[in-house]
Amino acid sequence: MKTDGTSLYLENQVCFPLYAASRLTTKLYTPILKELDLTYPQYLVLLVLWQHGTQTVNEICSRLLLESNTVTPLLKRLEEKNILLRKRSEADERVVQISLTEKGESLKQKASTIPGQIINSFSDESINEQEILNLQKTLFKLIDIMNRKELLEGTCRHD
Amino acid sequence: MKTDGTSLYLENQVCFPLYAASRLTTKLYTPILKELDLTYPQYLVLLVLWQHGTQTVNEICSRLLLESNTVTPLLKRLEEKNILLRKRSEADERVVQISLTEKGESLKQKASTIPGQIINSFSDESINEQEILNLQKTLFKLIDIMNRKELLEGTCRHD
DNA sequence: AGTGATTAAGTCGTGTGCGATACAAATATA
DNA sequence: TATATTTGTATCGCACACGACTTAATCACT
Repeated sequence: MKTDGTSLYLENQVCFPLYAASRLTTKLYTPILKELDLTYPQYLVLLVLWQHGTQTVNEICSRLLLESNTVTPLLKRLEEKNILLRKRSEADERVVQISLTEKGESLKQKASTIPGQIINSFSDESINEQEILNLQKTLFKLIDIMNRKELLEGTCRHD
Repeated sequence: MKTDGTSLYLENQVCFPLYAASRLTTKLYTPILKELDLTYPQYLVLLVLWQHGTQTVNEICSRLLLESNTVTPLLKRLEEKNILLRKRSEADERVVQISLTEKGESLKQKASTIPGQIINSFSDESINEQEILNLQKTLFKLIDIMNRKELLEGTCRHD
């Protein structure tokens, strides 16, 4: 650990490049998603619905690591666009099942070119595929650690 | 590039782990920063002010890769907390110089333990320092690419 | 059956982020 | 020197994120 005065320098943080890279990446998606009339978080919701089919609000929250108070309004906006349906479960009235409409399903076709478009926008650049795969691997590792840490904090009482 | 149906799977995206890791990291800082009555973006503004001293709104924007419409209200909130001063330059009336108050300077002492606290919260975990350094390096590379791309887009006309 | 704890989803308030745009000051150009 | 363009900051509107809290439904346990 650094003991000089540089530990507070922006270049020495990990948090900052994560934060900046995330924002810039979202920005990269924005014009592409605009053609589908979607925001980036809305696109993520669709990814999990395309991949795993009808599921509860809670399952969507867990998969995206978002809180219900973020996801609920997001789902309402997608419902207004006729992309998905929200239906209370009969077995358990607390649960709301989210399912895709015809329109929501059909968007998958249009979205299928998006990963390619994103990759292509990097193809000329000085970053190779292995580097991206390593990045992805480390990020998932970090996410796993922080996510477990958060769950632990939540269950331990401090009074 | 994948031609099967898995290219839209959440696990195969790079954007998602970036987005999730960024949010979880911010969450990690939140309780620590709460003791200084700061939000995470406010902390970032202070980092660049501690590091580079008095500077313009524009310089802060460039360093954090944020737009002025994000930074302006952020600075106003910090001004209300008596952490910094906003003063129009006399040489160029468009420019606003941001300088730290006594209180803003003194916060640096209290903040000096933060990087250590964050690192310690990972110390038990299965992620080594080299991996973090590689992550940081790749992220800065990505940021550089996306940042340059954005600047280019901005200057080329498409009519 | 009754009751306290837990759970799923949602409401509310605050603080970002950013696209689109406004406005004034400075600069470039005719 | 008048006018067009650029630049620095800010305003506005919308969509997240999340902490703190609420509500209703279910569960656990007596």
